[in-house]
Amino acid sequence: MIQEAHPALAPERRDRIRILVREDGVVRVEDLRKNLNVSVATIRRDLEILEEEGKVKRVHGGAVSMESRLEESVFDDKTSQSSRQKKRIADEALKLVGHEESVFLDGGSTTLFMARLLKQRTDITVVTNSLRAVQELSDSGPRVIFTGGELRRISQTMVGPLSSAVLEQIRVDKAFMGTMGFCLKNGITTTDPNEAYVKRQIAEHASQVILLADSTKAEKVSFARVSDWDQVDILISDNNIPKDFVKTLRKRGIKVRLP
Amino acid sequence: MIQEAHPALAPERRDRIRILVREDGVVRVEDLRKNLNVSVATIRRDLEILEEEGKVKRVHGGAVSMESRLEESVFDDKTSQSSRQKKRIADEALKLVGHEESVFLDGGSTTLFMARLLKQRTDITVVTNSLRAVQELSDSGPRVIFTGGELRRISQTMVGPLSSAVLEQIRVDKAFMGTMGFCLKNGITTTDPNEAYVKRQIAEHASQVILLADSTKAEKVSFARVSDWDQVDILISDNNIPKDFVKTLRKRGIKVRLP
DNA sequence: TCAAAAACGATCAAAATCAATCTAAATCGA
DNA sequence: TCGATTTAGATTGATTTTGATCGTTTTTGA
Repeated sequence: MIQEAHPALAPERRDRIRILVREDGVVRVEDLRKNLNVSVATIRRDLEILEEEGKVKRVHGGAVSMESRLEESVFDDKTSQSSRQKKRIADEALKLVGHEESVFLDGGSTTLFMARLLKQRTDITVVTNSLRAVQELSDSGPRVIFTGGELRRISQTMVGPLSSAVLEQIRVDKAFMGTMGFCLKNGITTTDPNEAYVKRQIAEHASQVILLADSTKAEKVSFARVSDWDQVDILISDNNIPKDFVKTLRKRGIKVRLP
Repeated sequence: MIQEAHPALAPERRDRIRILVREDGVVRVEDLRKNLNVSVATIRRDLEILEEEGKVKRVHGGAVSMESRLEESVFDDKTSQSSRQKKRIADEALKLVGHEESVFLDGGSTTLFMARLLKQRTDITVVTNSLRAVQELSDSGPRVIFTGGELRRISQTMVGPLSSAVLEQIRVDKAFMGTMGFCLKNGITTTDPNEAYVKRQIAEHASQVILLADSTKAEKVSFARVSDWDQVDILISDNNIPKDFVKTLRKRGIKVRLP
Protein backbone atom coordinates (compact mmCIF):
# COMPACT_ATOMS: atom_id res chain seq x y z
CA MET A 1 0.00 0.00 0.00
CA ILE A 2 1.03 3.60 -0.10
CA GLN A 3 4.08 4.45 1.90
CA GLU A 4 3.60 8.04 2.94
CA ALA A 5 6.20 10.24 4.57
CA HIS A 6 3.96 10.69 7.59
CA PRO A 7 1.54 7.83 7.99
CA ALA A 8 -0.66 9.63 10.49
CA LEU A 9 -1.95 7.34 13.18
CA ALA A 10 -5.66 6.81 13.39
CA PRO A 11 -6.30 8.65 16.67
CA GLU A 12 -4.16 11.52 15.46
CA ARG A 13 -6.21 11.74 12.29
CA ARG A 14 -9.46 11.70 14.21
CA ASP A 15 -8.19 14.46 16.39
CA ARG A 16 -7.48 16.54 13.30
CA ILE A 17 -10.96 15.86 12.04
CA ARG A 18 -12.39 17.01 15.35
CA ILE A 19 -10.43 20.23 15.16
CA LEU A 20 -11.46 20.87 11.57
CA VAL A 21 -15.08 20.26 12.40
CA ARG A 22 -15.00 22.50 15.41
CA GLU A 23 -13.25 25.30 13.53
CA ASP A 24 -15.78 25.59 10.76
CA GLY A 25 -18.77 24.16 12.56
CA VAL A 26 -19.37 21.95 9.56
CA VAL A 27 -17.18 19.97 7.16
CA ARG A 28 -17.75 17.96 4.03
CA VAL A 29 -16.39 14.44 3.64
CA GLU A 30 -14.67 15.38 0.40
CA ASP A 31 -12.78 18.24 2.06
CA LEU A 32 -11.57 15.95 4.80
CA ARG A 33 -10.41 13.42 2.24
CA LYS A 34 -8.33 16.00 0.41
CA ASN A 35 -7.06 17.48 3.61
CA LEU A 36 -5.96 14.22 5.18
CA ASN A 37 -5.03 12.22 2.07
CA VAL A 38 -7.09 9.18 2.88
CA SER A 39 -10.06 7.55 1.20
CA VAL A 40 -13.63 8.54 1.87
CA ALA A 41 -14.22 5.14 3.41
CA THR A 42 -11.72 5.96 6.12
CA ILE A 43 -13.25 9.36 6.69
CA ARG A 44 -16.66 7.78 7.05
CA ARG A 45 -15.38 5.27 9.55
CA ASP A 46 -13.73 8.02 11.55
CA LEU A 47 -16.87 10.10 11.54
CA GLU A 48 -18.84 7.10 12.70
CA ILE A 49 -16.52 6.70 15.65
CA LEU A 50 -16.56 10.40 16.45
CA GLU A 51 -20.32 10.38 16.32
CA GLU A 52 -20.49 7.53 18.81
CA GLU A 53 -18.23 9.52 21.07
CA GLY A 54 -20.60 12.45 20.69
CA LYS A 55 -17.96 14.74 19.25
CA VAL A 56 -19.69 15.35 15.95
CA LYS A 57 -23.05 14.77 14.35
CA ARG A 58 -23.04 13.18 10.94
CA VAL A 59 -25.14 14.64 8.18
CA HIS A 60 -25.48 13.77 4.53
CA GLY A 61 -22.26 14.90 2.90
CA GLY A 62 -20.25 15.51 6.03
CA ALA A 63 -20.59 16.31 9.70
CA VAL A 64 -21.37 19.18 12.02
CA SER A 65 -19.74 20.01 15.30
CA MET A 66 -21.53 19.39 18.53
CA GLU A 67 -19.74 22.31 20.15
CA SER A 68 -20.79 25.22 17.98
CA ARG A 69 -23.66 27.37 16.84
CA LEU A 70 -25.11 24.50 14.92
CA GLU A 71 -25.31 22.55 18.12
CA GLU A 72 -28.56 24.28 18.73
CA SER A 73 -30.34 22.49 15.93
CA VAL A 74 -28.99 19.23 17.25
CA PHE A 75 -30.08 20.32 20.66
CA ASP A 76 -33.80 20.02 20.11
CA ASP A 77 -33.61 16.80 18.19
CA LYS A 78 -36.77 15.36 19.62
CA THR A 79 -36.46 11.99 17.96
CA SER A 80 -33.26 10.92 19.59
CA GLN A 81 -33.22 8.26 22.25
CA SER A 82 -31.49 10.24 24.94
CA SER A 83 -33.85 13.09 24.30
CA ARG A 84 -36.83 10.96 25.17
CA GLN A 85 -35.12 9.79 28.32
CA LYS A 86 -34.48 13.36 29.29
CA LYS A 87 -38.11 14.16 28.75
CA ARG A 88 -39.15 11.35 31.09
CA ILE A 89 -36.68 12.45 33.70
CA ALA A 90 -38.05 15.98 33.48
CA ASP A 91 -41.59 14.64 33.86
CA GLU A 92 -40.62 12.80 36.99
CA ALA A 93 -38.83 15.83 38.38
CA LEU A 94 -41.92 17.92 37.85
CA LYS A 95 -43.83 15.76 40.33
CA LEU A 96 -41.51 16.93 43.07
CA VAL A 97 -42.41 20.57 42.63
CA GLY A 98 -45.01 21.49 45.23
CA HIS A 99 -47.45 24.34 45.49
CA GLU A 100 -45.93 27.82 45.79
CA GLU A 101 -42.43 26.47 46.02
CA SER A 102 -39.31 28.08 44.68
CA VAL A 103 -37.00 26.01 42.51
CA PHE A 104 -33.64 26.46 40.87
CA LEU A 105 -32.86 25.17 37.37
CA ASP A 106 -29.32 25.14 36.10
CA GLY A 107 -28.15 25.00 32.50
CA GLY A 108 -28.46 21.77 30.59
CA SER A 109 -30.86 20.02 28.30
CA THR A 110 -32.72 18.05 30.95
CA THR A 111 -33.48 21.08 33.04
CA LEU A 112 -34.54 22.85 29.86
CA PHE A 113 -37.18 20.21 29.32
CA MET A 114 -38.30 20.93 32.84
CA ALA A 115 -38.54 24.64 32.15
CA ARG A 116 -40.87 23.85 29.29
CA LEU A 117 -43.10 21.84 31.58
CA LEU A 118 -43.04 24.48 34.29
CA LYS A 119 -44.56 26.99 31.93
CA GLN A 120 -47.98 25.82 33.07
CA ARG A 121 -47.26 26.52 36.70
CA THR A 122 -47.91 30.08 37.72
CA ASP A 123 -47.84 29.45 41.45
CA ILE A 124 -44.13 28.91 41.76
CA THR A 125 -40.90 30.87 41.48
CA VAL A 126 -38.17 29.69 39.15
CA VAL A 127 -34.59 30.77 39.72
CA THR A 128 -32.11 29.98 36.98
CA ASN A 129 -28.82 30.90 35.39
CA SER A 130 -29.82 29.37 32.05
CA LEU A 131 -30.59 31.80 29.27
CA ARG A 132 -32.53 29.17 27.39
CA ALA A 133 -34.70 28.46 30.38
CA VAL A 134 -35.52 32.14 30.72
CA GLN A 135 -36.36 32.35 27.03
CA GLU A 136 -38.68 29.41 27.49
CA LEU A 137 -40.50 31.18 30.31
CA SER A 138 -40.26 34.74 29.03
CA ASP A 139 -43.78 34.94 27.60
CA SER A 140 -45.79 33.49 30.43
CA GLY A 141 -45.55 31.11 33.34
CA PRO A 142 -44.10 31.28 36.83
CA ARG A 143 -42.28 34.14 38.43
CA VAL A 144 -38.75 34.14 37.03
CA ILE A 145 -35.57 35.21 38.79
CA PHE A 146 -32.47 35.24 36.64
CA THR A 147 -29.09 35.16 38.27
CA GLY A 148 -27.28 37.41 35.83
CA GLY A 149 -23.53 37.44 35.50
CA GLU A 150 -21.30 36.91 32.52
CA LEU A 151 -22.66 35.06 29.52
CA ARG A 152 -20.90 31.78 28.81
CA ARG A 153 -21.86 31.29 25.20
CA ILE A 154 -21.12 27.62 24.77
CA SER A 155 -23.64 26.62 27.43
CA GLN A 156 -25.80 29.73 27.25
CA THR A 157 -25.59 30.19 31.00
CA MET A 158 -24.62 33.00 33.33
CA VAL A 159 -21.54 32.43 35.42
CA GLY A 160 -18.86 34.20 37.40
CA PRO A 161 -18.66 36.38 40.49
CA LEU A 162 -21.61 38.53 39.49
CA SER A 163 -23.85 35.48 39.48
CA SER A 164 -22.74 34.81 43.00
CA ALA A 165 -23.87 38.26 44.06
CA VAL A 166 -27.44 37.26 43.25
CA LEU A 167 -27.18 33.68 44.42
CA GLU A 168 -26.03 34.76 47.85
CA GLN A 169 -29.28 36.55 48.40
CA ILE A 170 -31.70 33.79 47.60
CA ARG A 171 -32.86 30.50 49.06
CA VAL A 172 -34.83 27.88 47.17
CA ASP A 173 -36.85 24.85 48.22
CA LYS A 174 -35.44 22.63 45.53
CA ALA A 175 -32.50 22.83 43.19
CA PHE A 176 -32.68 20.76 40.01
CA MET A 177 -29.32 20.19 38.46
CA GLY A 178 -27.94 18.54 35.39
CA THR A 179 -24.41 17.24 35.15
CA MET A 180 -21.89 16.02 32.64
CA GLY A 181 -20.77 13.08 34.72
CA PHE A 182 -21.27 11.34 38.02
CA CYS A 183 -19.55 8.42 39.68
CA LEU A 184 -19.14 7.03 43.18
CA LYS A 185 -15.52 7.92 43.54
CA ASN A 186 -15.41 11.45 42.13
CA GLY A 187 -18.97 12.58 42.84
CA ILE A 188 -20.54 15.10 40.48
CA THR A 189 -18.40 16.65 37.76
CA THR A 190 -18.96 19.06 34.88
CA THR A 191 -16.95 20.65 32.09
CA ASP A 192 -16.40 24.16 33.36
CA PRO A 193 -15.12 25.36 36.75
CA ASN A 194 -17.37 28.41 36.57
CA GLU A 195 -20.42 26.25 36.07
CA ALA A 196 -19.27 24.02 38.86
CA TYR A 197 -18.94 26.97 41.17
CA VAL A 198 -22.48 28.15 40.49
CA LYS A 199 -23.85 24.67 41.08
CA ARG A 200 -21.96 24.35 44.33
CA GLN A 201 -23.18 27.68 45.54
CA ILE A 202 -26.83 27.06 44.79
CA ALA A 203 -26.59 23.63 46.38
CA GLU A 204 -25.71 25.33 49.64
CA HIS A 205 -28.76 27.53 49.40
CA ALA A 206 -31.27 24.85 48.56
CA SER A 207 -33.28 22.78 51.02
CA GLN A 208 -33.12 19.84 48.64
CA VAL A 209 -30.73 19.08 45.80
CA ILE A 210 -32.10 16.92 43.01
CA LEU A 211 -29.75 15.59 40.37
CA LEU A 212 -31.18 14.97 36.91
CA ALA A 213 -28.93 12.79 34.79
CA ASP A 214 -29.60 10.06 32.27
CA SER A 215 -27.64 6.82 32.48
CA THR A 216 -25.13 7.86 29.82
CA LYS A 217 -23.61 10.15 32.43
CA ALA A 218 -23.05 7.34 34.93
CA GLU A 219 -19.44 6.50 35.79
CA LYS A 220 -18.28 9.43 33.68
CA VAL A 221 -15.86 11.93 35.07
CA SER A 222 -15.58 15.41 33.67
CA PHE A 223 -13.07 18.17 34.28
CA ALA A 224 -14.49 20.29 37.05
CA ARG A 225 -15.65 18.88 40.36
CA VAL A 226 -19.04 20.12 41.56
CA SER A 227 -19.67 18.29 44.81
CA ASP A 228 -19.71 15.05 46.68
CA TRP A 229 -22.73 12.79 46.96
CA ASP A 230 -23.63 13.91 50.47
CA GLN A 231 -24.83 17.18 48.96
CA VAL A 232 -27.35 15.33 46.81
CA ASP A 233 -30.76 14.34 48.17
CA ILE A 234 -32.40 12.74 45.16
CA LEU A 235 -31.14 11.33 41.87
CA ILE A 236 -33.51 10.97 38.94
CA SER A 237 -32.13 8.83 36.12
CA ASP A 238 -33.29 5.96 33.92
CA ASN A 239 -33.28 2.17 33.99
CA ASN A 240 -30.04 1.68 32.14
CA ILE A 241 -28.08 2.79 35.13
CA PRO A 242 -26.12 -0.10 36.77
CA LYS A 243 -28.00 -1.81 39.63
CA ASP A 244 -24.98 -1.86 41.89
CA PHE A 245 -24.61 1.85 41.48
CA VAL A 246 -28.18 2.46 42.62
CA LYS A 247 -27.78 0.10 45.54
CA THR A 248 -24.70 1.88 46.80
CA LEU A 249 -26.30 5.29 46.49
CA ARG A 250 -29.39 4.17 48.40
CA LYS A 251 -27.18 2.75 51.10
CA ARG A 252 -25.67 6.19 51.41
CA GLY A 253 -29.09 7.73 51.99
CA ILE A 254 -29.74 9.11 48.52
CA LYS A 255 -33.19 8.53 47.08
CA VAL A 256 -33.05 7.22 43.54
CA ARG A 257 -35.95 7.45 41.12
CA LEU A 258 -35.96 5.65 37.79
CA PRO A 259 -39.06 6.54 35.77
CA MET B 1 -12.33 28.54 -11.62
CA ILE B 2 -15.51 30.46 -11.21
CA GLN B 3 -17.25 27.16 -10.72
CA GLU B 4 -18.11 26.87 -7.07
CA ALA B 5 -15.92 24.40 -5.27
CA HIS B 6 -18.70 22.70 -3.37
CA PRO B 7 -22.31 23.41 -2.71
CA ALA B 8 -22.92 24.19 0.94
CA LEU B 9 -23.83 21.32 3.18
CA ALA B 10 -27.53 21.04 3.93
CA PRO B 11 -27.37 22.01 7.63
CA GLU B 12 -25.02 24.84 6.79
CA ARG B 13 -27.41 26.13 4.19
CA ARG B 14 -30.31 25.95 6.61
CA ASP B 15 -28.28 27.80 9.15
CA ARG B 16 -27.64 30.54 6.62
CA ILE B 17 -31.32 30.72 5.85
CA ARG B 18 -32.05 31.06 9.54
CA ILE B 19 -29.59 33.90 9.84
CA LEU B 20 -30.94 35.68 6.77
CA VAL B 21 -34.47 35.34 8.02
CA ARG B 22 -33.57 36.54 11.46
CA GLU B 23 -31.63 39.53 10.18
CA ASP B 24 -34.34 40.97 8.02
CA GLY B 25 -37.35 39.53 9.77
CA VAL B 26 -38.74 38.44 6.39
CA VAL B 27 -37.24 36.89 3.27
CA ARG B 28 -38.59 35.92 -0.11
CA VAL B 29 -37.92 32.51 -1.58
CA GLU B 30 -36.48 34.11 -4.68
CA ASP B 31 -33.94 36.07 -2.65
CA LEU B 32 -32.82 32.95 -0.85
CA ARG B 33 -32.47 31.12 -4.15
CA LYS B 34 -30.21 33.79 -5.57
CA ASN B 35 -28.30 34.10 -2.35
CA LEU B 36 -27.62 30.40 -1.90
CA ASN B 37 -27.45 29.25 -5.53
CA VAL B 38 -29.90 26.41 -5.22
CA SER B 39 -33.28 25.73 -6.75
CA VAL B 40 -36.50 27.01 -5.27
CA ALA B 41 -37.50 23.43 -4.57
CA THR B 42 -34.57 23.09 -2.19
CA ILE B 43 -35.39 26.37 -0.53
CA ARG B 44 -38.96 25.26 -0.03
CA ARG B 45 -37.86 21.98 1.46
CA ASP B 46 -35.49 23.78 3.81
CA LEU B 47 -38.17 26.20 4.88
CA GLU B 48 -40.48 23.28 5.54
CA ILE B 49 -37.90 21.74 7.85
CA LEU B 50 -37.17 25.03 9.58
CA GLU B 51 -40.88 25.57 10.08
CA GLU B 52 -41.22 22.16 11.72
CA GLU B 53 -38.38 23.12 14.01
CA GLY B 54 -40.21 26.32 14.83
CA LYS B 55 -37.40 28.55 13.57
CA VAL B 56 -39.40 30.28 10.87
CA LYS B 57 -42.99 30.65 9.79
CA ARG B 58 -43.72 30.14 6.14
CA VAL B 59 -45.84 32.63 4.27
CA HIS B 60 -46.78 32.88 0.64
CA GLY B 61 -43.65 33.98 -1.17
CA GLY B 62 -41.19 33.42 1.64
CA ALA B 63 -40.92 33.14 5.40
CA VAL B 64 -40.82 35.24 8.54
CA SER B 65 -38.61 34.70 11.54
CA MET B 66 -39.93 33.13 14.70
CA GLU B 67 -36.72 33.44 16.64
CA SER B 68 -36.52 37.12 17.18
CA ARG B 69 -39.03 38.46 19.60
CA LEU B 70 -38.98 41.68 17.67
CA GLU B 71 -40.57 39.79 14.86
CA GLU B 72 -43.71 41.86 14.83
CA SER B 73 -42.10 45.17 15.55
CA VAL B 74 -39.41 44.82 12.93
CA PHE B 75 -42.05 43.57 10.61
CA ASP B 76 -44.39 46.49 10.62
CA ASP B 77 -41.64 48.85 11.66
CA LYS B 78 -39.95 48.41 8.31
CA THR B 79 -42.12 51.05 6.77
CA SER B 80 -42.86 53.07 9.85
CA GLN B 81 -41.31 56.46 10.27
CA SER B 82 -40.35 56.14 13.93
CA SER B 83 -38.55 52.88 13.32
CA ARG B 84 -36.26 54.40 10.75
CA GLN B 85 -35.57 57.23 13.12
CA LYS B 86 -34.68 54.78 15.84
CA LYS B 87 -32.34 53.02 13.49
CA ARG B 88 -30.59 56.29 12.71
CA ILE B 89 -30.35 57.19 16.35
CA ALA B 90 -28.81 53.81 17.07
CA ASP B 91 -26.34 54.31 14.22
CA GLU B 92 -25.31 57.63 15.67
CA ALA B 93 -24.99 56.19 19.14
CA LEU B 94 -22.72 53.48 17.82
CA LYS B 95 -20.17 56.09 16.79
CA LEU B 96 -19.71 56.99 20.44
CA VAL B 97 -18.61 53.51 21.42
CA GLY B 98 -14.84 53.47 21.51
CA HIS B 99 -12.32 50.67 21.45
CA GLU B 100 -12.43 48.26 24.39
CA GLU B 101 -15.05 50.28 26.21
CA SER B 102 -17.81 48.96 28.40
CA VAL B 103 -21.34 50.12 27.73
CA PHE B 104 -24.73 49.68 29.34
CA LEU B 105 -27.90 49.18 27.33
CA ASP B 106 -31.27 49.38 29.02
CA GLY B 107 -34.54 47.95 27.77
CA GLY B 108 -36.30 49.67 24.91
CA SER B 109 -36.53 49.45 21.17
CA THR B 110 -33.86 52.01 20.34
CA THR B 111 -31.24 50.36 22.50
CA LEU B 112 -32.26 47.07 20.97
CA PHE B 113 -31.38 48.37 17.54
CA MET B 114 -28.06 49.27 19.05
CA ALA B 115 -27.55 45.78 20.39
CA ARG B 116 -27.93 44.49 16.88
CA LEU B 117 -25.30 46.81 15.58
CA LEU B 118 -22.96 45.96 18.44
CA LYS B 119 -22.95 42.34 17.40
CA GLN B 120 -20.04 43.12 15.10
CA ARG B 121 -17.93 44.50 17.93
CA THR B 122 -16.00 41.90 19.84
CA ASP B 123 -13.66 44.29 21.56
CA ILE B 124 -16.19 45.74 23.98
CA THR B 125 -18.23 44.68 27.00
CA VAL B 126 -21.97 45.10 26.99
CA VAL B 127 -23.87 45.29 30.26
CA THR B 128 -27.63 45.14 30.06
CA ASN B 129 -30.82 44.31 31.90
CA SER B 130 -32.70 43.69 28.66
CA LEU B 131 -33.50 40.09 27.86
CA ARG B 132 -34.00 40.93 24.21
CA ALA B 133 -30.60 42.54 23.98
CA VAL B 134 -29.00 39.44 25.46
CA GLN B 135 -30.86 37.24 23.01
CA GLU B 136 -29.61 39.41 20.21
CA LEU B 137 -26.02 38.92 21.37
CA SER B 138 -26.28 35.36 22.61
CA ASP B 139 -24.71 33.70 19.55
CA SER B 140 -21.72 35.86 19.02
CA GLY B 141 -20.40 39.35 19.55
CA PRO B 142 -19.03 41.29 22.52
CA ARG B 143 -18.61 40.11 26.06
CA VAL B 144 -22.02 40.19 27.70
CA ILE B 145 -22.83 40.90 31.32
CA PHE B 146 -26.45 40.48 32.27
CA THR B 147 -27.75 42.11 35.42
CA GLY B 148 -30.16 39.40 36.43
CA GLY B 149 -33.01 40.04 38.81
CA GLU B 150 -36.72 39.49 38.48
CA LEU B 151 -38.19 39.23 35.00
CA ARG B 152 -40.64 41.99 34.18
CA ARG B 153 -42.53 40.38 31.34
CA ILE B 154 -44.13 43.43 29.81
CA SER B 155 -40.79 45.03 29.01
CA GLN B 156 -38.68 41.85 28.97
CA THR B 157 -36.21 43.39 31.37
CA MET B 158 -34.70 42.42 34.68
CA VAL B 159 -35.56 44.63 37.61
CA GLY B 160 -35.73 44.75 41.39
CA PRO B 161 -33.31 44.52 44.29
CA LEU B 162 -31.45 41.56 42.83
CA SER B 163 -30.54 43.59 39.77
CA SER B 164 -29.09 46.17 42.09
CA ALA B 165 -26.85 43.56 43.64
CA VAL B 166 -25.10 43.19 40.30
CA LEU B 167 -25.27 46.84 39.27
CA GLU B 168 -23.53 47.91 42.45
CA GLN B 169 -20.50 45.96 41.45
CA ILE B 170 -19.94 47.33 37.97
CA ARG B 171 -18.85 50.57 36.34
CA VAL B 172 -19.30 51.37 32.66
CA ASP B 173 -17.84 53.97 30.34
CA LYS B 174 -21.12 54.80 28.70
CA ALA B 175 -24.75 54.13 29.54
CA PHE B 176 -27.20 54.23 26.64
CA MET B 177 -30.75 54.69 27.82
CA GLY B 178 -34.13 54.84 26.23
CA THR B 179 -37.06 56.56 27.84
CA MET B 180 -40.81 56.91 27.55
CA GLY B 181 -40.82 60.65 27.95
CA PHE B 182 -38.60 63.66 28.52
CA CYS B 183 -39.36 67.31 29.12
CA LEU B 184 -37.59 70.32 30.58
CA LYS B 185 -39.70 70.53 33.68
CA ASN B 186 -39.95 66.90 34.78
CA GLY B 187 -36.72 65.53 33.33
CA ILE B 188 -36.67 61.89 32.25
CA THR B 189 -39.67 59.70 33.02
CA THR B 190 -40.69 56.12 32.30
CA THR B 191 -43.63 53.84 32.98
CA ASP B 192 -42.41 51.66 35.79
CA PRO B 193 -40.77 52.63 39.09
CA ASN B 194 -38.65 49.49 39.03
CA GLU B 195 -37.29 50.37 35.61
CA ALA B 196 -36.70 53.90 36.76
CA TYR B 197 -34.72 52.66 39.72
CA VAL B 198 -32.45 50.54 37.55
CA LYS B 199 -31.84 53.45 35.19
CA ARG B 200 -31.05 55.76 38.07
CA GLN B 201 -28.65 53.31 39.56
CA ILE B 202 -26.71 52.64 36.39
CA ALA B 203 -26.55 56.37 35.66
CA GLU B 204 -24.61 56.77 38.89
CA HIS B 205 -22.14 54.12 37.80
CA ALA B 206 -21.52 55.39 34.28
CA SER B 207 -18.89 57.90 33.22
CA GLN B 208 -21.26 59.19 30.58
CA VAL B 209 -25.02 58.95 30.26
CA ILE B 210 -26.40 59.06 26.74
CA LEU B 211 -30.12 59.38 26.24
CA LEU B 212 -31.58 57.88 23.07
CA ALA B 213 -35.06 59.14 22.34
CA ASP B 214 -36.85 60.03 19.14
CA SER B 215 -38.81 63.24 18.95
CA THR B 216 -42.14 61.62 19.70
CA LYS B 217 -40.98 61.33 23.29
CA ALA B 218 -40.30 65.05 23.63
CA GLU B 219 -42.44 66.97 26.10
CA LYS B 220 -44.06 63.73 27.22
CA VAL B 221 -44.31 62.87 30.88
CA SER B 222 -44.68 59.32 32.09
CA PHE B 223 -45.44 57.89 35.51
CA ALA B 224 -42.10 57.17 37.13
CA ARG B 225 -39.36 59.75 37.40
CA VAL B 226 -35.90 58.57 36.41
CA SER B 227 -33.66 61.56 36.81
CA ASP B 228 -33.07 65.22 36.15
CA TRP B 229 -31.23 66.57 33.12
CA ASP B 230 -28.01 67.17 34.97
CA GLN B 231 -27.43 63.44 35.02
CA VAL B 232 -27.51 63.34 31.22
CA ASP B 233 -24.41 64.08 29.15
CA ILE B 234 -25.62 63.57 25.61
CA LEU B 235 -29.03 63.37 23.98
CA ILE B 236 -29.41 61.71 20.60
CA SER B 237 -32.72 62.39 18.92
CA ASP B 238 -34.00 63.49 15.49
CA ASN B 239 -34.77 66.68 13.62
CA ASN B 240 -38.41 66.89 14.54
CA ILE B 241 -37.54 67.87 18.05
CA PRO B 242 -38.45 71.55 18.80
CA LYS B 243 -35.54 73.97 18.23
CA ASP B 244 -36.16 75.80 21.48
CA PHE B 245 -35.90 72.58 23.36
CA VAL B 246 -32.50 71.84 21.88
CA LYS B 247 -31.30 75.35 22.56
CA THR B 248 -32.24 75.19 26.21
CA LEU B 249 -30.60 71.81 26.68
CA ARG B 250 -27.38 73.01 25.08
CA LYS B 251 -27.40 76.04 27.32
CA ARG B 252 -27.53 73.64 30.25
CA GLY B 253 -24.40 71.91 29.03
CA ILE B 254 -25.97 68.87 27.41
CA LYS B 255 -24.65 67.87 24.01
CA VAL B 256 -27.43 67.22 21.53
CA ARG B 257 -26.95 65.19 18.37
CA LEU B 258 -29.58 65.06 15.65
CA PRO B 259 -28.51 62.63 12.90
C1' DT C 1 -65.41 39.75 -9.95
C1' DC C 2 -62.30 37.69 -13.13
C1' DA C 3 -57.97 36.61 -15.42
C1' DA C 4 -53.04 36.71 -15.53
C1' DA C 5 -49.03 36.02 -12.86
C1' DA C 6 -46.72 34.19 -9.18
C1' DA C 7 -46.02 30.72 -5.92
C1' DC C 8 -46.94 26.17 -4.37
C1' DG C 9 -46.94 20.96 -3.78
C1' DA C 10 -46.32 16.51 -5.74
C1' DT C 11 -43.73 13.57 -8.53
C1' DC C 12 -39.81 11.76 -11.03
C1' DA C 13 -35.13 11.16 -12.73
C1' DA C 14 -30.25 12.27 -12.17
C1' DA C 15 -26.48 12.97 -9.25
C1' DA C 16 -24.24 12.67 -5.00
C1' DT C 17 -23.53 10.21 -1.01
C1' DC C 18 -23.73 6.27 1.90
C1' DA C 19 -23.36 1.39 3.86
C1' DA C 20 -21.81 -3.13 3.19
C1' DT C 21 -18.59 -6.20 1.53
C1' DC C 22 -14.35 -7.75 0.01
C1' DT C 23 -9.30 -7.38 -0.62
C1' DA C 24 -4.65 -5.71 0.45
C1' DA C 25 -1.27 -3.86 3.46
C1' DA C 26 0.59 -3.11 8.03
C1' DT C 27 1.16 -4.45 12.83
C1' DC C 28 1.81 -7.52 16.55
C1' DG C 29 2.68 -11.66 19.23
C1' DA C 30 4.36 -16.19 19.30
C1' DT D 1 8.91 -16.19 9.96
C1' DC D 2 4.11 -17.18 10.25
C1' DG D 3 -0.55 -16.28 11.07
C1' DA D 4 -4.06 -13.56 13.37
C1' DT D 5 -5.75 -9.04 13.84
C1' DT D 6 -6.30 -4.45 12.72
C1' DT D 7 -6.58 -0.76 9.41
C1' DA D 8 -7.16 1.29 4.84
C1' DG D 9 -8.86 1.31 -0.02
C1' DA D 10 -11.95 -0.20 -3.75
C1' DT D 11 -16.36 -1.85 -5.62
C1' DT D 12 -21.24 -2.16 -5.86
C1' DG D 13 -25.95 -1.70 -4.83
C1' DA D 14 -29.00 1.18 -1.84
C1' DT D 15 -30.30 5.62 -0.07
C1' DT D 16 -30.62 10.56 0.07
C1' DT D 17 -30.64 14.88 -1.91
C1' DT D 18 -31.48 17.86 -5.54
C1' DG D 19 -33.46 20.13 -9.63
C1' DA D 20 -36.97 20.06 -13.23
C1' DT D 21 -41.65 19.50 -14.70
C1' DC D 22 -46.54 19.98 -14.36
C1' DG D 23 -51.02 20.64 -12.51
C1' DT D 24 -53.13 23.30 -8.61
C1' DT D 25 -53.68 27.10 -5.46
C1' DT D 26 -53.01 31.83 -4.04
C1' DT D 27 -52.17 36.55 -4.93
C1' DT D 28 -52.43 40.67 -7.67
C1' DG D 29 -54.45 44.19 -10.37
C1' DA D 30 -57.72 45.80 -13.51
